[in-house]
Amino acid sequence: MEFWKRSHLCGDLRLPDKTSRVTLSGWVRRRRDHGGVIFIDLCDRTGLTQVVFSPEAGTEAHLTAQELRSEFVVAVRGAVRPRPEGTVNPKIATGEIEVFADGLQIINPSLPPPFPIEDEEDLQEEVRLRYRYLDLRRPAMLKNLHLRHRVAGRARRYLDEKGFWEIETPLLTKSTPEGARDYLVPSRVHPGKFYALPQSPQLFKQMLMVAGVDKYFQLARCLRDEDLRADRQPEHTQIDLEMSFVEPENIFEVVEGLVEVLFREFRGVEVTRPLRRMTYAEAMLGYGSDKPDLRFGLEIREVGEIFRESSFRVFRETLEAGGVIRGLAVPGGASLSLKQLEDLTGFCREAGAGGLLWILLKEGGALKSPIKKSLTEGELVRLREVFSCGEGDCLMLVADRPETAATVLGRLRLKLAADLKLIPKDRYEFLWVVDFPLLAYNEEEKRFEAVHHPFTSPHPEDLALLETDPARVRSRAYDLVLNGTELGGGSIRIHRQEVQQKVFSLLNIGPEEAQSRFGFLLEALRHGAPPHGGIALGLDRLLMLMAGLNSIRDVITFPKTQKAVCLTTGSPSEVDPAQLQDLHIAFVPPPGE
RNA sequence: GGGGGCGUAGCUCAAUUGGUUAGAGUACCGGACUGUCGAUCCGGGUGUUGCGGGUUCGAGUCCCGUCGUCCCCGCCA
Repeated sequence: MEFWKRSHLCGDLRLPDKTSRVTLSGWVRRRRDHGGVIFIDLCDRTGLTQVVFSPEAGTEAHLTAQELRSEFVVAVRGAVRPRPEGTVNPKIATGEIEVFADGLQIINPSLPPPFPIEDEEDLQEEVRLRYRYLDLRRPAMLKNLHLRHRVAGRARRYLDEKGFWEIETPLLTKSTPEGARDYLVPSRVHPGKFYALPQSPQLFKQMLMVAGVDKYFQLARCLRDEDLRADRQPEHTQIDLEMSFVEPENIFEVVEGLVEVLFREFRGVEVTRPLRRMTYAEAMLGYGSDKPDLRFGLEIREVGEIFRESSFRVFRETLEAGGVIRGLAVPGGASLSLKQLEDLTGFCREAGAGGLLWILLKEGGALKSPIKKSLTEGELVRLREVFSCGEGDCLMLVADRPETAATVLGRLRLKLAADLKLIPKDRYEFLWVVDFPLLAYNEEEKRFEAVHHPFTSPHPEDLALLETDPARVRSRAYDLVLNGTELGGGSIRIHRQEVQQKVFSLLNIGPEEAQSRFGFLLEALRHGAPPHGGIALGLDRLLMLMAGLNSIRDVITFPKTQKAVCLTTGSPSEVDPAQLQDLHIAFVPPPGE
């Protein structure tokens, strides 16, 4: 069927257009049938226009309009005219006009939608994902897609202007276990061999630096076969970049400029530069996290020194065993109930601590605390000093191993902020976390693991420690954090083959293994690799935060569920046995089936 | 792998201590209506209470198992 070509979009028309004739097409969002006169709201991605069908304008169109239902696709012809006195709708952009229709074409009818196509609907995500094309048709979702388009485009333009080349790297690549689980693709031509889908373009972009590309970027799809979260999908998109002959400062400069432009142009927010810097050690001590949320206080303090002489056995024994006493002050927390404090204590136990010690500083100087008897006046004075707190506040202390105290208080801090509603809206607190340790010891496997990845350069000042005390070696890795979310991470890479070998050996990757897995990289490093480094920013997380959302699924067109299923298409699914045969694959059911 | 929440009409939800024929709003269907914009008015319930088993005179409700979905821990170089 020949359909009428539209002359305008549904959100376009304004009062000055009143004399013109137009053709609009779109979806019938709502029909208001008054018998003699019928109104419809006609929608497309630009907005909504009211169309009026009256026998006076076109009897046939009016007759056909009676058949219209929600989400029919139609074309409408008519005159744009100002709305009659008193019927202007100030709630919509086109509210001063309407289209007085003399022609109507039903291009495609629609089944009744399973849910109304509007933003206010509070729907189960399962339903949204099953009919994702309808969910995406909602204005708020189309807005998210539009933001994504504009941010991606602006990032491209920004990086282009900074001299970066956009370069693609393979999707079918080599499996490099260590790190996340790979998605594997069997090779038909090479029985028993597999490609891996990339977890990141890491090694390719490093080789591009060896090639002399100098400045590379890519909006790279990255795949990891790990469990999902609200901010983690099996596939996500990174703004991935790499530069040659650079120090961390050069990377910071580029990235800060990028977020500055994006937040200014799309959020109207001025980012204060340079962004705050914090070492990993400071972050863990003060916030109990390597991605501190700086939108609120509740900073963690070390108070072991105050209790050096404490009569409280738990404090004394913890300190003697090399543990720490840390805590935070909750402003106004003295009004917390015993029940709330018990719940918080339970929360800390589940997080791994022995317990939570609280001290309520009541009005009039009174104390309430399970350790009231052990507390001296001198200790209290110093606690008030350290936490700058006083009457009406509550102190919460944890005595434990340093790592445990950090993570428990870090989680407690986030919980308190959420429970007590201490997190301000529309605040964007960026920071760089720097000086990550290079290695972390894995107790279960009795070996070191790379904290960032195995290609991260050790801190130049700590090179000697590689031999003597690997655990204390800092790396030249950095994370960009926004509001407690890791937006991205990167590092200066190792560009010397012998340093790379050394790090491999610390990671328990022997020469043969290094050769078989990363031989191509080692070889590249020996062919004139320049000093280089880069970063990858999670585009989905960035958009989620820019749009004020709680899940990256809302900025991804067809996301997977927590079990990594696509409810729209039903993937993953079984395949034809012939396909498996082609790939030399046999299915072995898991035990018990 | 573990902990927690949810699962009743197309959608969002209700249903007393385990009690009779599982309701409401909305959507949908039929009718009326010439200025609505969440149109209104009249009429209509369209259901495998996720699935399987158990307890009971009787199960949406209790128990066991299972499936799905969401949040978190582990995991995510």
